[in-house]
Amino acid sequence: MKAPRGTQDLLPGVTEKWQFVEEKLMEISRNYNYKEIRTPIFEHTELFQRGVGDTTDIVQKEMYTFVDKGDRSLTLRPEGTASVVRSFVEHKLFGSPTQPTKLFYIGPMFRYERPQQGRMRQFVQFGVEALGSADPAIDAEVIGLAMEAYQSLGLKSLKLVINSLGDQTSRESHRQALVDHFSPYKDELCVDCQSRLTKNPLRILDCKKDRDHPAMNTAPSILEYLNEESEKYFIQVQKYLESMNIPYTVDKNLVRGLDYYNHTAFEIMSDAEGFGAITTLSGGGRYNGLVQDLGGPETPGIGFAMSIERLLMALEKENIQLPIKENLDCFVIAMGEEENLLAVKMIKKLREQGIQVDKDYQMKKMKAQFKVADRLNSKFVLVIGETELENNQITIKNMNTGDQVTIDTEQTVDYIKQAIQGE
RNA sequence: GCGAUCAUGGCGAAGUGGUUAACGCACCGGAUUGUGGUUCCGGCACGCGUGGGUUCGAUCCCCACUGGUCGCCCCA
Repeated sequence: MKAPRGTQDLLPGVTEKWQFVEEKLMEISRNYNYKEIRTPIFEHTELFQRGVGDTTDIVQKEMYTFVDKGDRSLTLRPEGTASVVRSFVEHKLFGSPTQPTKLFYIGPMFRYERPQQGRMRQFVQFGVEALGSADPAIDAEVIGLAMEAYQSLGLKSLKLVINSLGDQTSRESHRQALVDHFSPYKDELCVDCQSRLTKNPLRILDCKKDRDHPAMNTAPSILEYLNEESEKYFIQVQKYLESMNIPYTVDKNLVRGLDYYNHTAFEIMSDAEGFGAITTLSGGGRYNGLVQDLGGPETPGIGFAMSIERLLMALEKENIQLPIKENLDCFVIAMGEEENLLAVKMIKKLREQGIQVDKDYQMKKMKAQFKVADRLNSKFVLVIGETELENNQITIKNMNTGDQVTIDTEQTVDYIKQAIQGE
């Protein structure tokens, strides 16, 4: 048996990295005053159809959808925002006296795709949503949080790209302009773009196939169609970013794949060597109509999501070592039955003091047990043999220096405690 | 969904249509009695992704399936 395609087991040796990264992300979230929310891993299919959008690739071809025994159509969540907003509406979090509602989540997402490096069918996203504020400063806060998350782990090769998709009015006039612009060339565009022309002309700008088509360069930019309010908003966001000293570039062709975005859209990419085709580390944006679409009151919102897999990939590409403790405080070696009884008692006492202790359970000989202690990178080895038992003593060997002392059993815990603290 | 490529022990990796499937790492045991990281000696795949087929005979040939990797699409 193998794990299903596009899924992976995280084994000891890498789970430590995940724990470290996840703890870091939670710590940063706390500093920014975002609270954790945990929503179900599956939702009614309709939530994503309405929330993410029927025309998106995610809904059209990437959802893990199934019918349960009660004939309900359910879907393994392909992203986090729709669920968070659903929960926000369902529990009327908009009624809370403290607004905006600042939430973060971390958990598995599912998309049916061809797997490759940095793209799994089950993957983990950390994301943040700020609901209830239309202040451009919060756009900058959310972007800043994402950037800080990467930087705090030591990443350097980062590229922040932002754009504005404008508000509803701006988008509509731009949409019309795009249709007018591309229609004469319809037959020259790829099949996908031909259908995008009617469904979602904005996405044509994103097309890799038609990238070199002459009409591409002259296509109307959304930035030219931003109404006064949208443009002002976008400029404000940039001012805040500059004030926070966060470098960015504006890419007028940045179009996000989900329907709910408007105004601010952004992506963070990695410049690191050898990253392959997939370089987007995280993406997000503003979604002012979404809460209402999902049955809530008119509420602005902004958020982003990042893939932990890709974050870890980026760390590897930049050769960043996470400070993970890879040793054991103490390994206890006991020789006979009586000795083992004493060993077990000592181990319990040591562990109660928060000391990390292990012993052999394979009936190995002393020599082999020392090898194990060495492999576990144990700082100390306690030897309880015949002689020690007789004298009510324990031999303690410092594995780094090779020094060895024999002391009374009663003093052992204190001795180890001090030795470890004194490091 | 499309294209390319690959699939040998815990890991890395050679190899051939036919008696014992290299090698390296790891692991296990030993080099005199209770002490590690070095060295030396020895051990370690009735098995070559799964299922069919061709053949006197296949790990090496053919087909299907499954999975990995890379690219396209798209994204996180």
